[in-house]
Amino acid sequence: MNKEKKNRPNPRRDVIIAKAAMLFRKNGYVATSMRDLAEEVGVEAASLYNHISSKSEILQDICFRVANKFMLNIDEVSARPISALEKVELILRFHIREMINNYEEVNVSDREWRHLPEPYLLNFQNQRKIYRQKFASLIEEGIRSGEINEIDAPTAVIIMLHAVSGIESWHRSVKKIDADQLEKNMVMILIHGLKKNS
Amino acid sequence: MNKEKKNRPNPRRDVIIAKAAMLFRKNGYVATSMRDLAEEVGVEAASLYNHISSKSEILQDICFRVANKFMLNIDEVSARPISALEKVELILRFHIREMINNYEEVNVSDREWRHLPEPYLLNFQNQRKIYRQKFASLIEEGIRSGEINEIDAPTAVIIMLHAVSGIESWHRSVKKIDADQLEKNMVMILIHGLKKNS
DNA sequence: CCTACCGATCGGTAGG
DNA sequence: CCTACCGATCGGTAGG
Repeated sequence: MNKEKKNRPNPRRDVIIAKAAMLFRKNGYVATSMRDLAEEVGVEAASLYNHISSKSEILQDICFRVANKFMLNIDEVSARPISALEKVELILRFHIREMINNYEEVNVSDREWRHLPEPYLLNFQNQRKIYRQKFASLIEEGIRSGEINEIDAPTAVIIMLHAVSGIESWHRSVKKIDADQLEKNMVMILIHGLKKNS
Repeated sequence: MNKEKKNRPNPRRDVIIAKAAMLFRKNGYVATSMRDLAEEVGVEAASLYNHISSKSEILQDICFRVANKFMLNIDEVSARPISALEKVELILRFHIREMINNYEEVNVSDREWRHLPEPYLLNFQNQRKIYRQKFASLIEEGIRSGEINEIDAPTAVIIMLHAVSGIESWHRSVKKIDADQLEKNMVMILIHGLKKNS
């Protein structure tokens, strides 16, 4: 008897969550019904409940998987023997690549977390806060060492995180430039600014 | 007999739309019911329909008022006898101030436009596209004149617009820095970049 | 995995 | 501006 449902691989469940992420991103969590999702998966709505226990459980799965991935990355990058500015740039690049390669789930996590039920909402908001504080600390370290301009670190964090979330517009549109070019441009603008140094 | 309902001042209607903007921003358009809105206004749900014809009409009002304001601004700024980089900076500052002073409606317009019914959705998306093209043209002008780094202009537009939308996080949090400081910091980071010129 | 169904809530209308 | 109400749809369950 398997007690740990969560750790057992369940391909059907993964399909449901992947389809849900796609619908949640496109139409929003609230506007997506379990019947919409069932149709996408190819079953009746009632059958979904053999694999998931509620609609909000799907949202929890998506939001926390994304949050954990980013948290692991910032800790891994922070531990490296490189300068603070290099760390900030690496984290920025990680955000850009995740937004491109995993954009359904990352966008859902970014935009739909407000609909998490308690106590998950509070938990998610806390993780978010901790992540931003870690990011801000790296920027402050860079300011102290003279690599980074003397700006308000929390404001810089907000700009970095939200600028990257704009990639959704790029992903949906006709991609005139490729992913590598996009990453290069974003890093250029955010790290070096718009203005040319004369 | 007044045929033009739209142009007649209607303070009650304005209150309804302001309360709706606040609820739509906080909980999302779909998750806000007409009963929630009625309670906020202090009437029964049915009474709202004496002032508005549908829930989606409220969303239309908010989205297009915001879109028109930004469009007017970019045209006004573009016509000025100043450099392209100065124009870009002025537009950026306008976005920041609107996000701070009018943040309920601007945020609703930014995040909930997807729920506009056709043909308004298509109309809104077109206006959005035109706005971004105008913005991108100014950046390209700045690149040609040598004021702005050689980056992909549409990518720069996406970064500018989305970075500013992050102000919502600032607005909701304990405001450790004031609005002027926030504007100064955002312009610094986006125009001059994170990296200090050594 | 399905059929059949539940109570709750939705946007909106009729009529006064 | 209200009471009373409509059909549609929601998330979810029972039972097989």
